Amino acid sequence: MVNTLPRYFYAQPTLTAARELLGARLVRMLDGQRLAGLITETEAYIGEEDLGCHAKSGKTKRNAVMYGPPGRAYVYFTYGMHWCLNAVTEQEGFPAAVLIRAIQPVEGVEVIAARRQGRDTLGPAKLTQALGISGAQNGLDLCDPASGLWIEAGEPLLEQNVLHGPRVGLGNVPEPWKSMPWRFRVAGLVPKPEGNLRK
DNA sequence: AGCACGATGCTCT
DNA sequence: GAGCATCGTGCTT
Repeated sequence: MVNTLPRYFYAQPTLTAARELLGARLVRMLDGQRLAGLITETEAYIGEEDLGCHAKSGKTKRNAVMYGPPGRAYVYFTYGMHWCLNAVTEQEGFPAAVLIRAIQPVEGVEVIAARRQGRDTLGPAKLTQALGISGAQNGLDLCDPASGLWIEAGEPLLEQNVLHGPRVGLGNVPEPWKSMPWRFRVAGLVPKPEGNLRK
């Protein structure tokens, strides 16, 4: 029995979904085995107005999934070699998503370690590599376990254990979008520098 | 511990 | 043709 987060979870405002996804369990069925990690870092990308969002120039072939119904996986290719996983949010027709930036492995830990050659899973392209997620998963329904990729609710996090700060990697994005505090991270769960994140 | 850099190819202008 | 929601290595401090 699989208990995926329901469609209405993803239909929430993106900032709420990004915050609430911290501590949730990202599950991937790979070669018949269940791999999973607790989500420890997310970022929100919200609409065409957000100049840090892939939808800033309107709907294209690449970002089309962001315009679709909430609860789907938006997986994009970048830097010539990396895949990044997002969960589509808000209402159909409004392009928004939560980027999953880091996980802490909790199931299939040995498989994950092998896939990562012993390296960490703290990074958007690292977790996709760890869980075998690529363009083949773009558009999959995260609310349907048959997709082999879904998210389950986790233990609620105390607000004092949530850090927030500016999004990462938006070097040429103009203000105020570049500095919007739309990055969320779990404090004290994974040892990693906290950068300019704050309470 | 931190910074600089190269890898590598798709997307949109 | 430029830029990219990154990563790993190698060199410096």
